[in-house]
Formats: sequence, C-alpha cells, structure tokens
Amino acid sequence: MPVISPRKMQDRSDSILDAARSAFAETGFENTSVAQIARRAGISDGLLYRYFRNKRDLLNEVLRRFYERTMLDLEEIAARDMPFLDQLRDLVRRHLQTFVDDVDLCRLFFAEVRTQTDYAVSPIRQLNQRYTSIVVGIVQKAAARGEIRQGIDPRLVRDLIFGTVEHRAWSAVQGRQIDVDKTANDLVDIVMVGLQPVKQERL
Amino acid sequence: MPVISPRKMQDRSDSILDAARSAFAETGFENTSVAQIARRAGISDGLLYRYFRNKRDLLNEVLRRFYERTMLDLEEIAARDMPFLDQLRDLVRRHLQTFVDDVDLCRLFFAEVRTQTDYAVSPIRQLNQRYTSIVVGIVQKAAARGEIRQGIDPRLVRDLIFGTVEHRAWSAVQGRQIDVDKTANDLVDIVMVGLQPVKQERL
Amino acid sequence: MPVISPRKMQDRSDSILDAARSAFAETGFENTSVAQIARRAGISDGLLYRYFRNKRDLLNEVLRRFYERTMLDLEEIAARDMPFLDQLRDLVRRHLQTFVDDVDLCRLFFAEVRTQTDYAVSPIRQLNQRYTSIVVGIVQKAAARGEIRQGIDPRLVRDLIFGTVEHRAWSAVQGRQIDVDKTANDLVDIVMVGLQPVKQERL
Amino acid sequence: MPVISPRKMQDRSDSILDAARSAFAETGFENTSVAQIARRAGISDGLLYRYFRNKRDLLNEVLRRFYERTMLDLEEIAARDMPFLDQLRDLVRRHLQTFVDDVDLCRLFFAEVRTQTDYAVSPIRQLNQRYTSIVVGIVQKAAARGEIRQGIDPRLVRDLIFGTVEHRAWSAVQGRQIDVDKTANDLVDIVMVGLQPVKQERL
DNA sequence: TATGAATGAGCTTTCATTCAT
DNA sequence: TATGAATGAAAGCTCATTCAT
Repeated sequence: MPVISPRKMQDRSDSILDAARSAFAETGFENTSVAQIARRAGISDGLLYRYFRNKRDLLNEVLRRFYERTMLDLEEIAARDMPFLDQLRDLVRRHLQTFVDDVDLCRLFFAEVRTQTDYAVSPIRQLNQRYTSIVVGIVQKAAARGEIRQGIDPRLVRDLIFGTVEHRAWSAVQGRQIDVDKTANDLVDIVMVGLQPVKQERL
Repeated sequence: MPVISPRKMQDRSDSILDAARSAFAETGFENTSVAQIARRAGISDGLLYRYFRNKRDLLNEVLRRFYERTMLDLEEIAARDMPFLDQLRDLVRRHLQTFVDDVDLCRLFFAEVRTQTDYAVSPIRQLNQRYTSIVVGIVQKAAARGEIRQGIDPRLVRDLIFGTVEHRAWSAVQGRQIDVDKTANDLVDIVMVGLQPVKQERL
Repeated sequence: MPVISPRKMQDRSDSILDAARSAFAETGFENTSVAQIARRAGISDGLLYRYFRNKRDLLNEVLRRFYERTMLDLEEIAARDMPFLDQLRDLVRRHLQTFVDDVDLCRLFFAEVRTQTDYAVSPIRQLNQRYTSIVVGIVQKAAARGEIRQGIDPRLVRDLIFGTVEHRAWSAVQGRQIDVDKTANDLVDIVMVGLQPVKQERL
Repeated sequence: MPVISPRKMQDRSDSILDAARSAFAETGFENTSVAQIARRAGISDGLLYRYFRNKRDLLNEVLRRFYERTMLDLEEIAARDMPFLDQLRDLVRRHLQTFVDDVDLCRLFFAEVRTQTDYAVSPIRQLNQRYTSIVVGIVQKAAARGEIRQGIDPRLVRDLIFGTVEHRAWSAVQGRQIDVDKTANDLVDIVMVGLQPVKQERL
C-alpha cells in the first residue's frame, strides 16, 4: 500500500483548509458540517480526520493561517523607518482593509474563537497578541524618539486603534460601505491632535 | 383569577432569565439546551415555554433587560448640563464599569448576537444603536457649543469610544484587572488633546 | 358551593361540542389541541375534562351527533311510501348533499374514525351500520314488491350507492364542484337500467 | 467504490420499506415513529435517513411501490382486446383481489394519504388518478364501439366501480370474508343490466 | 490509503392530562 | 365549580466521529 508523498499530503491539507475557510465564512462554524467541507475538498469524511483531529481544530488552523498572513503585512509596515504619524496611518489603513477584504473570517474570529472558554490559552490568542503588540511597539518607539508626548500608555493606544477599527468595521458590516482612506486619516487625526478646538501646529 | 399570584409569576420569570443568563454566559447560546435552563430554574421544560416563546426569545429578553438597565445610567449622564470633557469622562467610566460588572453579558452580546446573520433587523440591534447614539449626541452638542473643533465625524468618535472600551475590557476578560478611573482619564485625555508632543493649553 | 343546573351543563356540553366540531373540521383531529377547543368554548382546559373523558371521546361524540342528525333525514325518506326509483333518487341526493354540506366532518370520519383499531366495536360503527342499512331496507322492500328483479344482493346495492357517492364526493373535494341533482339522476339511471345498449322500456 | 455492495443497499432499502409498511399499517402514519421503523429494520435512526429523505418520503415510497405493482396488472387487463363486459369483470376481480391481498396498504392510503390537505398535489394522487383512469379509458372505448349506450359519463362509472369495491372491501375489513368472483360477477351484472325487473336480452 | 456506512446522542417544541388552589 | 399551572414524554432529524471494508 503506497504511502502518499509529503508534498501531496501538504497539498491536500491546504485544499481542506481552503474548503473549510470558505465554508465557515459562508455559513458559520455551527452551520457548516464536516461532510460539506470534505465534499468541497473532494475527499471523504473519514480522510479529513487523518489531517485534522476534529472540526474545531480545523477552525483554529484556518484562523491561524489567516492571522499569519495578515500579520506579515502589518509587521512589514511596522519595520519601515518612517515618521510615526505615517506609519500609524498605514497600519490603520491596512488593518481596515483586512476587515473589508475578509469580513467573514473576522466575524468568525469574533464569534467562534474569542469567546471560547479556552481562548486564554489557545494558540490563536497568542497570534492575536503578537498582532496587536505591533502597535504597542511602534508607539514605544515613537515615545522614545519624542514623536509623541510622554506618559502615554502604549497598550491603551493599541486598544484604541484596534477597538475603533473593529467597531467601525462592524457597523460597516451592517450595510454601509467603508471608505478606508478617509477613515484612516480621520482616526489618525484625532489620535494625534485630539478633539480640542485650540489652535495648534499640525505635524 | 390566575392560579398563581402575579408576584410569583414575576419571580419565576426572573429566575428563568437568571438561569438563562448564567447558562448562556457559561456555555454560549448554541451549546446551552433549553432543558439545562429549565433545570437551573427548577421547572420543567414545558413550563418555560409559558413564559418565553422560544429559546431565542429568552436570549433577546436577557439582553434587552441588560441594555435597558445600562442605558438608563448612560442617558442620565448624557442629560446632565456639564462640560463635554467631564461628561465624556463620566460616560466612559460608566461604560467601562458595565463591562467590569457584567462581563458575561457583554461576552454574550458580542459572541452570540452581534454575529448573527439577522442581527441587522433584530430588536437588540436597535437597543445597541440607541445606546451608542448617546455618544453621537453629546459630541454634536459639544461641536455646536464650540467645545470641540469643527469637522469631526461624531460617529467616528462613537466608534472610538465604544471600540476602545470594548477592546480594553475584552483583554481584561482574560485575566488582568481593570482600573476604571485611570483608564477613563487616560482615554479622554488622548481623545481631547491627542498624542502629539507640542505644548498646548489644556481646556 | 353551588352546583350547576342540569340545563346549564347541557348548554355547556353543547358549546364544547360545537367548538370541537368546527375546530376538528378546520384543522383535523391531530392538529387541533384541546386548549384550542376549550378557548373556543370559552372555558378552561381543565373544565373540559369534566364533560368529556379525553380528546378522542370528544371526537366520537362530535361524529355521533353528526350521524344521528343526518340519519334522521335519511330515515324520513326511507319511511315514505313511494316508488323505489324515486325513493332511491332522494336518498342518493340527500346523501350527496351531506357530503357537500359537511365535507370536513366526512373527511374527519374517514381519516380519524374508520381507521381506528377499535372501530369494529365502536358506537360510531354501529351508527354507520344503521345508516347504511337504510338502503338495504328499501332494496329488500322493493324486491318484495317486485320493483326490482330477484337475486339482487341488497348489501351489494348498499355498497354501490354509498361507495359511488363517497368516491365521487371525494374527488369533488379536490377542486371541482359537484352537481347533486345530475349526479343523483345519473347514478340512479345506471343502477336501474345498467349500461347495456339494448332498447328497453324505461320504468 | 461504495463501501457496501449495491445489492446490500437494495436489500436494506427493501427491509426499511417493509418495516415502514407494516408499522404504518399497524399503527398509522402519525402514530408510528421513525425510531420504531428503524428498530424493526434493524438499523439506527440516522441510517434510515441515508435511504429516505424523511418520514413522509417513506410513506410515499411505500405506496408508490404498491401502486406501481398493482397498476401493471390492471393496465395489462385494460390492454387486452376483449368484450367490455369481460374486461370490466376482470378489472373488478383484480381490484378486489388487491384489497384482499393488501388490506393494510389500502387502509393506509385511505386513512393517511387521501385525507391529507396536500393530497391534491401529492405524487400519490397522480398514481391514483392514473390508476382509476384505466376504467375511464375502457368505458370510452366501449362507448365508441357501441358496447354500451350513449350518454354515459365515464367518470361516474369510474366512481361507481372503485367506490363500490372500496366500500365492499372496507366492510370486509371488519370481519367477514369476501368472495371475489361472486362479488365481481354481481357488480358487473348490476352495472350492465341494472336492477329493473323488465325482461331483457342478456349480452 | 481511502471510503462512506453506521452510530446514537442531542435538540427544540408541543400538548394531553392532572391537580393544587 | 373552575382555573390554568405544571408536567414530561414524545418526536423528527442532524451530524461529528469511528471503523469495517
């Protein structure tokens, strides 16, 4: 009995994950059956269990890949040597774009993963932390460079950036389109100079 | 002439809602069976259906009560005649406190309701909109009074406030305590004057 | 504690039966709940059980009354002293009219009663037998009078009359209207002279 | 490559249908649970649903098989080139025999299917129409050939034949044996020459 | 390696009937 | 006498997972 080549195994694993991703995105985790995923992937139910321990494992892996892919972009931006203001704007823009492009996977994350009881110790959470800590990093760098004032809690900025984008994107899910560039500009504007009416130099 | 007193009916309705709230919070909507809720409430399956039309009705009612209760506080703050800065700080503090006090219900809302495909037309969404529009309202009033600069999109401020608080509270769910007063102060500080280092007059 | 008058009891029993009849006719036996009947009758669920042992008892009583009422008409016709031909035609017409007027009750009988396992010993069956034996009776009388030829099995005529009417009425239930007079004439015509083409004296 | 042989699948399908037929016949459609059928067939509940879409599908299939089997015989008789009289007698005999052989299935049809509100659009009704239209056809042919007199409504003859047989068989269900040949002869006799006492040529 | 047959627990909701009040 | 609260069984159907083939 011929053993399948590692290459072929990898291809199959990928195609299962593809099938799972699109199926979960379309109908949600609970409303997607393993049989549906297997059919989309062109294999039998049983074989799927050779590649993934169970249905939830599949979900976690789908989201892990999503995160890793998205993170690369964000980390690339964070690695650039550029003024904080511009860097922040690029990050916000990129993050917003992720929501626009993959709203279903985002919803999946919020609905099915973040609320799991074992989320605190899950590998997905570690990815999420690594993801959001990118903003913490550039804020610390900006503070060190004097680009922003002292005494700012970088984690609050992180929550502000991700929270705002998420909330905005979420309301955009219900109906209205989202203008990525304008939203990024407006948000960064507020974050930098605040709402106060006093005259001040723009950076 | 009802066979049980209205008081007893009310008590029972409350105890069912209590049971539903804690059960949903612990195991999620899908993974909680009506039978479990009935057992927690100390009644039979069938009787539950004399108080609530169906399982989803139960969820909606749990969240409606939560919202109405919370909203009263928020609207009371919004109705006060006080400087925008202080009003915003009170609102943020109150909203944060809600998360601290009722993290289970918040999780329930985010996980089970907001992600439903029919959320757009659900009664809960209307409550949520009324809830968040409170901030839109005070921002508009502040703009009219000249307390903040022109050209600010009030809905972006709304997303910023609720998104940040939510994100912060969410990370607080996983472990760490949250310092409500400090967080509120810091957030309002950033929102008002931004991160920029330039010297400026505080309001 | 005042005992209710026999008269009032009778009235109530009647109103329950009325409610049951119309409810069963509209939605069928299985799809009608005891609570619905009680509500229609303006009483509580529990009280209904003071008047009828159970739901099926109610059904039997509804049909028993229906039969008795219908039977009176049929027996009145059978008691008349008139030529067999005319008498038969009147009976057929009357029976057809019953289907037209009370198709729902007829359906109820066929669907819910005649197929009960204990139908063979039920009071309803006795009524049904008494009902159909009316035709047996007039056939025997006609044979004795020489109005029909010898050697005819009266029970076969009974089955012919009731079977044909039922079958015709049943197909009429699905859509098409039924012309009572024409159908009665045509049926009696065939029954009397048959289909054969030979010239013969009409009676 | 199916994991079980087509032969075995067919056998199982048959055994499920057998189980369903006898269970439905004994306790009726509503009062038979899918679990009961599965147990009779020696399989699990779930497996049954790989063979039949749902409970009603099972009922339809049971009756469809019955009809198709029976119809073949009837259509074979109708296709023969023989005098109307003899053909009719053969049809009646055959139809009566069906009742004698499969009284349970007949009861099932009358009690559970024909009385359904959606019977008018059910596949079973189409089979029934095709079945009964066989008699309509031979009557029309007989009329064209002059074997029966003009002005006869073939559909009334259809109702007469099927109605009478059904009624007779039905009363036979409760107890008494049925003499197929005699009944067929007597019925055809009446249908051809009627009840009238006048002298006439027999065909 | 691969299949898909087979399992059976699990779910929401309804409702006839009883009985405390 | 009258109420309607309370019970709890029952039912059709789905599906993650296992395992014989």
